[in-house]
Amino acid sequence: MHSFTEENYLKIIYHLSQADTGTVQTNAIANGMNTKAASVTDMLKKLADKQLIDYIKYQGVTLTEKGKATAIKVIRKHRLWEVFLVDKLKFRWDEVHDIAEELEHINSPILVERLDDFLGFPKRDPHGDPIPDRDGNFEPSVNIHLHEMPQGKTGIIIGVSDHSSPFLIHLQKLGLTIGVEIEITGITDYDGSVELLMNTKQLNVSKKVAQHILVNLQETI
Amino acid sequence: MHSFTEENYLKIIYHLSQADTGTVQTNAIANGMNTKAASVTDMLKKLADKQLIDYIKYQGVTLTEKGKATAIKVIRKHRLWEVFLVDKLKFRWDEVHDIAEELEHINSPILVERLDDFLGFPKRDPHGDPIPDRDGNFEPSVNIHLHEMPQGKTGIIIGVSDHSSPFLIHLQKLGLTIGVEIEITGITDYDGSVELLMNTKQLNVSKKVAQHILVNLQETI
DNA sequence: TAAAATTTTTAGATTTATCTAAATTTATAA
DNA sequence: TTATAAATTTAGATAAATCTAAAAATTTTA
Ligand SMILES: [Mn+2]
Ligand SMILES: [Mn+2]
Ligand SMILES: [Mn+2]
Ligand SMILES: [Mn+2]
Repeated sequence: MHSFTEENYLKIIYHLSQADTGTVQTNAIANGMNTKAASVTDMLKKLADKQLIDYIKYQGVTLTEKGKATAIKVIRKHRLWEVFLVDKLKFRWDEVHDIAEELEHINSPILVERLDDFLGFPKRDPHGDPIPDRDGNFEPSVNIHLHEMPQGKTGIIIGVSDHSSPFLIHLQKLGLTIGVEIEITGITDYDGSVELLMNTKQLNVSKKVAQHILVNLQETI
Repeated sequence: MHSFTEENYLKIIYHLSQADTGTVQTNAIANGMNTKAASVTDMLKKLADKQLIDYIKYQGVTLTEKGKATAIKVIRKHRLWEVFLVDKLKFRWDEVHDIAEELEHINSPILVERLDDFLGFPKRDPHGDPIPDRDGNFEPSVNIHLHEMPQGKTGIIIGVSDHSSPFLIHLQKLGLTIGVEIEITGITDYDGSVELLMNTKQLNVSKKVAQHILVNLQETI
């Protein structure tokens, strides 16, 4: 089996390799793991020995099939536990990540399958991210800016591309916070502002605001 | 916070100190932890430094109040997770211990309280052992031999005091295995054999058999 | 393309939890 | 009450994951 640390490295490498294609750099991993580049190099040698990554000195790494499957299994557990915490234990969406970060390392394949069943085989976690099935397959999440959303489809706010305080405070006031489900109902010709439905409430936000809200399009329910 | 290893040591020391009163010996801990006496000595120094145990060289150890409270918190989590696995995820009673051994180390006080609530504040785990409440209080379990059980009360088989193969095979045939709930319905005057109800089934076992079955008396439901 | 800046790796330590083998202390028994 | 046995501790190593500082490789810039 793999240590917690190894699993966390594989997960970070997986996420980084999704972000931009190509190899993943040592410094990016160090940043994601909150550790130093030298420590990462040590671990990369170990993961390469175990055939979990392909590693060429100074050239960065890619996950092997085995490494990728391992990373996806951990991500599956993480997201299932998040669903459990929100759906069954009544946690808020913003409280569950750190606990899931621990629960994801519990090592019992049968537990994962039973949990999945208990939760009704959810397709998405509370943040709108897809949950891989037992074979590791999942519908990729489609993250776009709010102003590019097609009308009629619903989406979940998953982040912002402007992290300034004034912007975040504005969003807070509007109620447009991470996890909120929205639907575009129209675009105003005059100023490009976006009309949307938040729960049952009708809202109008400026084009500038819409351009900085990241939305996770819901492919299916 | 305490490492998994430290928590496991505290738990073993707690259980050993319940078994027989007085101090707990190095070798007993080594045996319980599946490790060597030399390793235990190292850890005892560390736990003493942290004020979790009182330790006198060559004289064995006792838990401090702080150490005892920590051990009971771990035991509370262990038993709550076992209830979750059996009640919600449909595991059998004999499948849950090893998974709970991992889950007990998840560190989130609020998670424990939410889980307890979700499960309906159970008083006993699937093996009949008491679950400490959030303050660490619990009704001690009362383990007696089957032939000493008062009539009318129900109990759960928690062990045997004869570990020989012929005896265990005999019990297996009768269905009298660990975790099974039973109730004494009468004692036969003629040979001292015991009549009991197992689920809905009526059984008669010899006095010799009854003397070697350990039962956990259910104080409350 | 050569110098400067950045990234990555190596070298050498540290911390935690182990181990084996040897020394020490305590308990048991002749 | 000494000798023997058992339990416990110390000494010295090892493996995993980390660190800092220095060296090496790569990329960028002028
Ligand atoms: Mn998460
Ligand atoms: Mn994690
Ligand atoms: Mn258990
Ligand atoms: Mn444990």
